[in-house]
Amino acid sequence: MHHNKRIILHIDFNSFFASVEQQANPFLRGKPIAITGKSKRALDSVDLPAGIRLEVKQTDMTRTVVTTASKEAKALGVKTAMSSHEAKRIAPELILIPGDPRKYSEITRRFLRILKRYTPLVEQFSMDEAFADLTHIAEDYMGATLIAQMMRNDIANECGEACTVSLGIAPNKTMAKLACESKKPSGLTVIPDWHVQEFVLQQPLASICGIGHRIEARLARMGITSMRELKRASRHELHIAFKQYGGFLYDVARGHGSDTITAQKEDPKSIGHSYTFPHNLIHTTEINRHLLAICEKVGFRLRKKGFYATRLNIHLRYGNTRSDGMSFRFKDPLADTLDLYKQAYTCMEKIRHRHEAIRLIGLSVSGLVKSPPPISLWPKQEKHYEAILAVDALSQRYGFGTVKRGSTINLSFKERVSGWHYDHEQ
DNA sequence: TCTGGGGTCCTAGGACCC
DNA sequence: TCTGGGGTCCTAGGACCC
Repeated sequence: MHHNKRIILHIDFNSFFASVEQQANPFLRGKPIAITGKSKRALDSVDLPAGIRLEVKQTDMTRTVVTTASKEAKALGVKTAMSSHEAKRIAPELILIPGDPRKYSEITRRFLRILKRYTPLVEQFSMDEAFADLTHIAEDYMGATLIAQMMRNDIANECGEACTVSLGIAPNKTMAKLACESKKPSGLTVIPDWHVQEFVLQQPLASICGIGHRIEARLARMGITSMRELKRASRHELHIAFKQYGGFLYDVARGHGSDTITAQKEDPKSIGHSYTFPHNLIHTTEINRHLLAICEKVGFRLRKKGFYATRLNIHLRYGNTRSDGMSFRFKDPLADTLDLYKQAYTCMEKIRHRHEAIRLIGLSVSGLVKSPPPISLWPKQEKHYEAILAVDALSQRYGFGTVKRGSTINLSFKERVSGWHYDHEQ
């Protein structure tokens, strides 16, 4: 521990996606709305170009869940992760809206830009959460409070009145987040260093970011159900039970935690996409088409970020919720959709239980490297890469899914995997 | 009709090398 | 013939977060 206690701010939007939608569409303000995953029509509805609003039909909501509920929806009992059907059942007047990631990214961009006007020491924690180190720009906790309030005003001005935030100020990240969570929505909670040890003892274990259901249950089996009880456990005891994580738990009970702000955005470690089918799939042809569409998505995002993958992970979930996965590493870095597909297909064939209906396919790539594009030996391959880049450019401009492969529209995958098809549905 | 989708980090065991 | 120990890479799987 160092002598100079830091002053860390945590800032978090209230009902982020829902607030952004309410800001964008005045009709939705003051109404119970819930943002869901994308609507599930068929393969060809994946990621509509930005600006196209899908009409929401009940049948579109199969197997989607609520990702964010507006405060009006929360008041009716709608919660995050609830299935859309369940949400609609308990709150019939609920308005369901498919998420629009582009809209949210834009607000995230503005949000971070605002914070960085005050200090470069800003760490993005998720789309709608960030930490900032105010030690050097605030004299003390009073000064930090004023800065936090100024940030809140800026956010309302530049992101929209509907975009309200909660704030927490404490000596480290874990405690700042705890402070922020302790009063929502729109709170501003300060836990100065001289109060943090006392404060944390009054909080439930599960309120700590890092203590989930499993850890809570394991602690309970050890007879630890409160922060006071956790504080009585020795470092050694916790290390035996939780390995590395034991140290974190020991520190938390004393109000300690990391106060290091990682301002530079790190390269992603993995890129993935998974899709739950509206109805379980049993036919190989259909499964393969979807696998290709997923590879297309992952490949596009991989190329957009300028990476090549050296590891692939595939995950299947069956109708009975059993699941199966495998991952493996390959020597030559890949970014091409069809290369990914070849690997993923081989992999899937190895693990797939034929004659068992599939509920979800997930694919992720990791071992990301920034190697240069492979040098093609054949003019045909060069043409192929040109085609990929051209299609990526269209996807970038008009939205993913603007151009699709013939096989991912309605043709059987055989023989047609490399054909491009221009889709005029929009 | 019944729990999505995007990530990160850690651990454990086996293979393999020195 | 018998039996260490350390290190690293690989894969599987589990925990957490939003």
